[in-house]
Amino acid sequence: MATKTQTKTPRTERRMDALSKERIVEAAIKILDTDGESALTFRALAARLATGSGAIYWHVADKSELLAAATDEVVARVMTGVVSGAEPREAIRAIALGVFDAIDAHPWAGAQLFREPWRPAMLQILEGIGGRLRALGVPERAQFDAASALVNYVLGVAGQNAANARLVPPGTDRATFLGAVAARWAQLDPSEYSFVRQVATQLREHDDREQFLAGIDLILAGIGTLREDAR
Amino acid sequence: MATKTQTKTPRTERRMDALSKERIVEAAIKILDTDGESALTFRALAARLATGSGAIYWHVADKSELLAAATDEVVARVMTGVVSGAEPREAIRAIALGVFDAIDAHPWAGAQLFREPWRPAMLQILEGIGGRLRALGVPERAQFDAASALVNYVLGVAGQNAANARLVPPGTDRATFLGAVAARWAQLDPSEYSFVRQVATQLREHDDREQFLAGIDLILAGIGTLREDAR
DNA sequence: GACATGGATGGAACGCTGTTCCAATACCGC
DNA sequence: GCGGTATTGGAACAGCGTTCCATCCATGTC
Repeated sequence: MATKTQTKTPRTERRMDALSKERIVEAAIKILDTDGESALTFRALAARLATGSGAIYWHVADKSELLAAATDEVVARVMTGVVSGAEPREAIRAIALGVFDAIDAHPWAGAQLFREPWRPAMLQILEGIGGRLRALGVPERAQFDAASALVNYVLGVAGQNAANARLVPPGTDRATFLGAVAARWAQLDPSEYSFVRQVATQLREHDDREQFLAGIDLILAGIGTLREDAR
Repeated sequence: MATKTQTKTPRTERRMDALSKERIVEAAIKILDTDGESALTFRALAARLATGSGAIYWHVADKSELLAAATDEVVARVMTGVVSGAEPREAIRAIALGVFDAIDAHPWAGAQLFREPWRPAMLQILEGIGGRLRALGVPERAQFDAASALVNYVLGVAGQNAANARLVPPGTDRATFLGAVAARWAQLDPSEYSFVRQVATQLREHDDREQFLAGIDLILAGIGTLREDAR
């Protein structure tokens, strides 16, 4: 319940192995990355940090905050690396790809992006994309809708990736997984699911990353049509 | 572990109050709608059905399947109501709005849409949108990407709505919630989050449903640019 | 009409979780 | 040194999904 009270900045380090929110989040990210979302328990975390579960609560309010902080961390790493001088269109693609790759590397973060819309992770993505839309010359009235469309698309793909990662057994690779999904789709009733069946044949050889980028370009093309008829 | 073995179709009903997957899913939906996602426990479900938690497992494999089945149910209700003869563009808007409204009414389903991509809920949405894209004359090579973009956008908004519903305290209305988010956004550092701050002022009076539709139109406009340069 | 069979039921029990609580410890200003 | 506060570690608690199993009862057979 009681959270860190931050009295005075201690001039000397407490201990070499002192707990801190940073160290806890770092350990959590490692557990999440290596053993998956379900492996992150306060007991496992306490064991890795060689402490008791109660001690963690001095630095972190609850598990929800821990997951949110871990997500903020991996997203922030990506957003700081985005080039700032680039052409707006390219910058948006770079931001989107950065988030995509971050979720690809840390699938557990995908589901967490949906959390509170005032968390740094979400804010940085929205600001990064929205700022570039402004630079692109999108009419001010349309900027909010356009940014919302891009962000929601990115979130959708992120959530999808997170879900897929949860589905793929740790050993198998993604080609096998896609093959399994394609096989299921191919078995559907042709009269009811003709489009899904058609797409199933393309599913095996498609590249997630390229398709994601194609979606971004599609939305950017749609945004491009706004410039002329400034309605 | 053992699931229903479906020996012979019983010619007479077992009992008036016999358990069945349909009745269980129906009860689960009611609990989810009235008391939220966290209120759905096997104990609460058993109490509502006047049985024991063990009996439910005869009809439903586990909680994950129960949630998926409940989601399939609410999505199916929406998809069957979509007009079939309409102009493709309008049909896509109708499907998207149907899903949006369904998630608005049953926010818990939003997060569930990300589950296995071979569940009826996802398949029906993909087929409904993809089929209309074909009718729209989108080049076959681009149909998969275009459908993926639209579906992922819908999923993103759905997930966002689900998250927001989890955040809003049961009593308050959405205007109050939006106001609270806007207030937080307005307090951000202007040099770092100028776009988010600008958008915060529009957040209060914006309409989620309209903005969602604007996003759909944006993507459709982008898809429209594909027709000419059939590359 | 009695009987055996097996699908269906309900509730106790298990292992695990997030979280709380609290005695014990480590540290710092004096 | 000492006293008090910040921090720690682990036991305890309530609640969860799930499993297990003794019991029930509708049905087909004789």
